[in-house]
Amino acid sequence: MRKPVRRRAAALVTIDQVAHRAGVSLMTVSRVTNGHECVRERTRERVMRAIRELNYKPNPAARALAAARADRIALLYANPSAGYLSELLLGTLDGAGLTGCQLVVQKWEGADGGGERARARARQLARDADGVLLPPPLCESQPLTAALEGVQVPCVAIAAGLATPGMSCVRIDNRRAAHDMTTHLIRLGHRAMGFIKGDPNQSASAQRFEGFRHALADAGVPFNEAWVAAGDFSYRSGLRAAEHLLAARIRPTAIFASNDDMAHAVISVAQRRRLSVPRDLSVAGFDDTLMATTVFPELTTVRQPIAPMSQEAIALLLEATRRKRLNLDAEPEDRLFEHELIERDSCAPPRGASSATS
Amino acid sequence: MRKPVRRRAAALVTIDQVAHRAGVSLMTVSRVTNGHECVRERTRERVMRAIRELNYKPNPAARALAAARADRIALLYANPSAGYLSELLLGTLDGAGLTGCQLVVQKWEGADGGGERARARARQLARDADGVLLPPPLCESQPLTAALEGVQVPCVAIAAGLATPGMSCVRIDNRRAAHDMTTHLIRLGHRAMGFIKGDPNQSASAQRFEGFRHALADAGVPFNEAWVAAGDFSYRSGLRAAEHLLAARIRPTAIFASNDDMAHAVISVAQRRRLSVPRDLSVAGFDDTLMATTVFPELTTVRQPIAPMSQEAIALLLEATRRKRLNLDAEPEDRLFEHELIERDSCAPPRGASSATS
DNA sequence: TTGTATGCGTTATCAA
DNA sequence: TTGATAACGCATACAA
Repeated sequence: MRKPVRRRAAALVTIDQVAHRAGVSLMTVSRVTNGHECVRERTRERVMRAIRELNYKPNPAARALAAARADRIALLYANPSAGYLSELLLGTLDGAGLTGCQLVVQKWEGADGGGERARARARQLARDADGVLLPPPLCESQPLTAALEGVQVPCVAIAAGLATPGMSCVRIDNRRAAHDMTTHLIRLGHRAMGFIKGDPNQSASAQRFEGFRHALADAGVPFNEAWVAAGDFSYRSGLRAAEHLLAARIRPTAIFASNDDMAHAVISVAQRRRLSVPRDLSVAGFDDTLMATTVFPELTTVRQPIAPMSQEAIALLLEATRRKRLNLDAEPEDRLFEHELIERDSCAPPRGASSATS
Repeated sequence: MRKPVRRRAAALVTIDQVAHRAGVSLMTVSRVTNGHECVRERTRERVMRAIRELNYKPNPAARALAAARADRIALLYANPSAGYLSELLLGTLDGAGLTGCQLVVQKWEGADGGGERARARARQLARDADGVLLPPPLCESQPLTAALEGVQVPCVAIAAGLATPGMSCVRIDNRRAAHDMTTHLIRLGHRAMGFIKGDPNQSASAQRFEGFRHALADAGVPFNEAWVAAGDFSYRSGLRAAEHLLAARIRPTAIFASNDDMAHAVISVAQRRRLSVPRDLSVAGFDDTLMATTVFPELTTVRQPIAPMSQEAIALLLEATRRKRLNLDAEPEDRLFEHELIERDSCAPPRGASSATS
């Protein structure tokens, strides 16, 4: 008889310890962490408490081995602004690392092609991954969501404008965020404020615009249709919009662009016209992507907490995955996160104005 | 006595099957896949053959569980052009998925701060990951590589210009790639060719410039110092460079920028000056990042096969990790990949020229 | 140099 | 509703 050899430093909390502490068998703990229904409520609570107290995290490797399947979640993207994509990638990568699940990233093209092609892709996707993360604009693509629905893959929309019916969603309050930024500009002393809208196909665009208008109204600042330009979130559209706004007979003293890419474009155009930012023109963006600190001057912008949002999205997805495996149906959740106003150097009081009103 | 219950469809090839086929014990197979030295050469070969024949892939989950550690490799980045970063992320994510290893992405700031801070970060990094992937410009940052060397973490440089001594490297032949692109432009009929250099701190910059000059010389096209502008790979620097080049008394008919960001800037400036790309000016980039197809017209550029390169880099890193664990020393490898010329719409024959010479 | 016997942390199966 | 136990596929310690 040889003596048993311990191979771990026993540093990690395992399921046995939780079971012991909760006074149940380890199988019961397993059932709880996997969301099985057939556990008495009181038992479940005891287990949950033990889990919290010990700060137990299931070991992903052991799970994958025993269950013969790793948690794989797919991140789809399309029309990527590189800045937004890398932000998203960074965030989801973090989240995936925390939960020990695999991230599969795929470009979704031809969502507009619709029909059979989309369904075929969706079937493939259902084989490749247990859940799908949908950033804009994909979360609002009817053919895609229909195809995904068809193959029964759990989805969660991330950073959408509105919650897509039947799909979980993780987002910020775009309307309020735009309201906050606009109010900030007004406080700086701006009265002549321009706005560049985002892609009209994304609900977030309308919300941001709404926030802008309401903030003006709330502050009693007149709204001027001539200072609103259309855009689609791309740098190029920002260029056009900026040309338009800066050619106005009376120039706005500040321009709030619906995302950082377009804000960047505004700065470019302004500089070409020998306008100094922020002395002659304040520029505000939205998203706080990498670019915000790459351009000069650095952008004042609205930060979406992409990393925490991604983590929540992944957690939601994993949860949905488990429930689906047990043939339970899941209620779509709608999680709202707090945005943050990031003040950098692209905004200042307008020329000749003595700063604040408030 | 209960009968054994099989829980898998037995679809996967396991180490036992390989062992059986090779006529050895499973331990020997394990030794081979982990690169232990103490396996007779003939035995190793037999095992390798069995592995190939069965197409055996070790199960990452089982590995991680048994060894109490997942393969974790860190990807460091700094000064990220968002386009390049997302390209890199996409590529390494693919590679990581294939090998079942975890990707940890971190921003490295204050590499220039040097000294103690860098060493502290490096120590932390050594705890977080078994290997580090170093894209430019980090692979050429002396303080960083020194700090990493200090904590004995295996590193591999990806897409560097030159192989850093003592470090494995995965790259393309920048000089030849630039030569090819320049030759392509010459074949289109261009004789007045501008060039925008990259960051002088990165060796790839000099190589690309060299390729440009040599291609001119090889084709007997005169080189004009006035048509060369400095840059640092950023969009902003590209803007300045383009202004400079397009203000020249005699304008170049084509501009070859050392990366896509700067090429994008050239297009912006050209359009602002009412020059049509490619009718009045051809513009070529380098890297084939996402942006290349986002701008209008789409960029003719040089493609670095980032995804395969990342995979190779990860493989190299994992190999080095294993060897290090066994206290074997690893020879640095230098892997060269083939670039590809991507012809899109930003280049055309110059005005009034009848296309080709060749 | 190679092989034997466990152990890793979890889930699936089956019985209570 | 809960529990006991056998996989899961591989690596480590130790023996041969």
